[in-house]
Amino acid sequence: MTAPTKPPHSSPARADADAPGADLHSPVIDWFDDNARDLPWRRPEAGAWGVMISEFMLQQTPVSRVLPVYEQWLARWPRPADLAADAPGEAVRAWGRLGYPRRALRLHGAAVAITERHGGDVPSDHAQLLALPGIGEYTAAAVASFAYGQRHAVLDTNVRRVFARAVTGVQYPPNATTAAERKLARALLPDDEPTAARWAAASMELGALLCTAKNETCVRCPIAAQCAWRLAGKPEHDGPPRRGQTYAGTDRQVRGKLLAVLRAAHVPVPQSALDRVWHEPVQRARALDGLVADGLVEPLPGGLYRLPLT
DNA sequence: CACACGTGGAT
DNA sequence: TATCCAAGTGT
Repeated sequence: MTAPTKPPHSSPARADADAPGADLHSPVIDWFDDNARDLPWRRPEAGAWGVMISEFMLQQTPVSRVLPVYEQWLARWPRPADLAADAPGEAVRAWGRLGYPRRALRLHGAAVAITERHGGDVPSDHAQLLALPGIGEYTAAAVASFAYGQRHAVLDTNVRRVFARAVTGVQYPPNATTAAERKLARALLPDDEPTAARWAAASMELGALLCTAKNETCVRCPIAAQCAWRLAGKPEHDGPPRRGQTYAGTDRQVRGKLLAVLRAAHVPVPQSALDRVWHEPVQRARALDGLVADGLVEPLPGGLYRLPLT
């Protein structure tokens, strides 16, 4: 459809026609209509609980690894109250190798809170979502938008990268989310709720599928013609180096090894079994203490350990 | 605000 | 092989 001459005053049907980023909405949403992945948490039957589970699992973990675990969780704990009634250690065990197992503990805690405070229904109110353990700025907006169709700026790493390039004209967004990014995201939000929710999902999908961190696919991008970064000749990121993660030899690696033993065990494990995962006793003890302090491991009398029962 | 927090696939 | 990266949160 051809764009008619811009009317002197915006009509209700095109309420955001003059708003910032209005020229991005239609191309990105239309592209999403044709290219969105058929992910289980996007199906209507997933419900708000399914959306919430997926958002926890997708925090720093790729879709491909989340898919099978997501299906297992939803089948085993179809409602928040089902998870709340089970032991937190079972959530940690079922988390498998998704990484960052504290997310499993927090998701269990969120299920308990939902059962106690919200009658077992995932709240739709942003502030109530934000008050749940494991839910921060991004996840609260994501659940409210994806599950309940509300109008929120959903600023994840994909959206931040798309905005950095298409609007700001730089290759990468800042290390941490800035006030300027929040302001921009709000300014770019379509006025009406359903379109805003669609835009949130579409802009995120664009970052996930085409406008990726490396090897971006501008030839298929629906907004390549307007992309500030591409128009500027795609200059390389200059600023401070993007924070890299080290892993080998860290406490995180040791914690991972300890927890792997406990996930596989269905009876309490003796200290000696845990000692075998790491040779350095000081670091090993520190890692185990950390897991206990985090509530991921429950110490028992007699030098035995297990995943938390309560 | 910088850092801790898992894991595995891709380059 | 060494890095980078993947729908962040909590402190």
